[in-house]
Amino acid sequence: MIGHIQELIENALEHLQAKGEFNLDQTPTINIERTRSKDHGDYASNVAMMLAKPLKMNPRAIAEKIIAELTDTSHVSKVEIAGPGFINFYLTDACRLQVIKKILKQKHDFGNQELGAEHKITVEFVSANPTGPLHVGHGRGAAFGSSLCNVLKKVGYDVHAEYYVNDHGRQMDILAMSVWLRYLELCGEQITFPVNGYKGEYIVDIARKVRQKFGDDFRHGQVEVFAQVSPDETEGGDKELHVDDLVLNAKDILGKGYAKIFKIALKTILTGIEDDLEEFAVFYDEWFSEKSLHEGDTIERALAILEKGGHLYKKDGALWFNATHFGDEKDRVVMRENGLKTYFASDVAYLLNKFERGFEKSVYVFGADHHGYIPRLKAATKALGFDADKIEILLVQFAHLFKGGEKLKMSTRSGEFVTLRELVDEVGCDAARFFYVMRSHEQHLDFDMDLAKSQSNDNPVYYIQYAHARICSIIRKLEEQNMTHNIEIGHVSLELLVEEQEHDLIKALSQYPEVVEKAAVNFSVHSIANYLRELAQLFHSYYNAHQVQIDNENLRNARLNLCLATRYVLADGLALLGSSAPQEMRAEDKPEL
RNA sequence: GCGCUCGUAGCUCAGUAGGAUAGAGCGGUUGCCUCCUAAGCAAUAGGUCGGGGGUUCGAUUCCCUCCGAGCGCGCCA
Repeated sequence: MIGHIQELIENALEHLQAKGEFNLDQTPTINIERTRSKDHGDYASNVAMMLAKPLKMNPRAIAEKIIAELTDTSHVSKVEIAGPGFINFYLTDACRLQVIKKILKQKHDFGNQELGAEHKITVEFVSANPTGPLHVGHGRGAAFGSSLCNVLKKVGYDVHAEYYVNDHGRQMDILAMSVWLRYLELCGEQITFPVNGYKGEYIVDIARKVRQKFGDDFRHGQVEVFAQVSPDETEGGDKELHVDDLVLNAKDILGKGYAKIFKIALKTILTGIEDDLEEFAVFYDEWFSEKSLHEGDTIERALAILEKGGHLYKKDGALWFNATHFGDEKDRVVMRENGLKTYFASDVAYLLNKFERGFEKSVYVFGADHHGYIPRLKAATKALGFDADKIEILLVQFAHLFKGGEKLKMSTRSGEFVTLRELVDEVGCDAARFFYVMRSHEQHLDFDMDLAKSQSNDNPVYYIQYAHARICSIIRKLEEQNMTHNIEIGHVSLELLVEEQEHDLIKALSQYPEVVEKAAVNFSVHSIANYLRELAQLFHSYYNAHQVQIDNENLRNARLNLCLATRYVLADGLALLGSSAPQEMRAEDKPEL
């Protein structure tokens, strides 16, 4: 529709230009937008104001000339000049009502678009280190990333959701070592647990698993385990050195056994993460192992490309990437003096891998604390010879958790955190998903656990689901009234929908494709949530103002068509956000306050 | 210190590729269940869009500056 009006104005301008009334060097971009207030019609253009300066004419006079030249006005019932020079367009009723037929025909495909043109796009999100269960801090990235994938699919992208598994490196070693120490405690050894070890209860669970499977196979005396280990922080030493020494000892003492413990720890935690995410309606196409980059030749090849481009140099025994050349604030080490590749080297390799797999675009969803990574990843992209626009890095601001009025601190290491699973169990997946994405991802989010748990009916998701359930209920109960729903009768009777609430609802429905497109282009998933709330609000108003189950067959079927169309859009929007659309909501399910 | 992000109603937040009278929820006040689910509806109060300057026909939106908040600045992962 916007395109149609755009065309009308373009033609008018051409005519005026040809007649010599206007003398423009170039045709301006014509801006058509939805009006905010219905007093201003359905669509408006500011083109007259834009032309005021180059034409040196009064905007209202320009608008008059343009309107006089509008030709095909079959879809437009009224055009008027308003305010400083806006041209407002009013659509005909027939045109407006069309959307109901369209939705009932397309159903859940309504709003689908070809914007993405089936381009391959990857979205990487969460990618938390597999050193413990996901906590509520990870929830926002999970909810946002997952919903973003849904939205991008809806507009036609071939979306590939990925979780980058950091199954390589020091943190994983500390994890395996922590499990072993807990295992030794279970065997009856006296162990002083390191300050910097992983302390969560889940570590003991894994240790128990190891013991079940291997019995006392990995049991060694306390003296041997702590031999030659530098003192921990509690004894005036360095906690980092202390754990590193313990890891070295573990590897020495256990030999092949070390890999077995490592494997059980990784697998247990990763499976747990997968289960938690599944419970949260978050699904991945690929769990990408960092270790696979080390085991293959991707890192070497990535570094070779940088080397060939002259972007690597040696300094102080380490190998550096010349990131400042590409706009980063400092150069980055890719290989340390001790010969170990840095985490950043893996990142570059993973980036290369994504390009090699043919992705048109790579989207990264990062926590806000990772914003420092943007320049270096962009730098690496350019140095690898790709366009920096091919990667899109989205920062999700922190969700601050409040419990009992206190701000909670999250620490995986100390084991003090609320897990995502606990949240989902208490609040429910629908509410949790919605709560996380109802605010812009760029905005800090205050997540009040008490509110979410104890008064979850305040959550707008219930409001939207209720609108959906009400529609289902209307349709379900038709039979009790000896009534039927005939879509064809409804279609030919649509012009009977003359109530203000019906107009408003129809208008909102017609906006859905635009809302989806905007959400995809701007990565603003939350605008879907806002839209759904507005749509639900319009429906609830309508529901209270007018009866659907009425004797007048034509009007009844027209209204049922409108209700059904609303139902499809509500259900589809909720699905994009990862929430369900229940057929009914019972009062007795309402949480006690 | 340098850098990134943010500042809109009592609270939590929408809105801004510059547009017409800045919106919603919660909280406050007042009404509505012999009628398709009251997890609902209707009405009402509440604002110097952090302060100041600039660009423009027009700025909450863009630029500068100041104030305030969060985060980041390792041969860690």
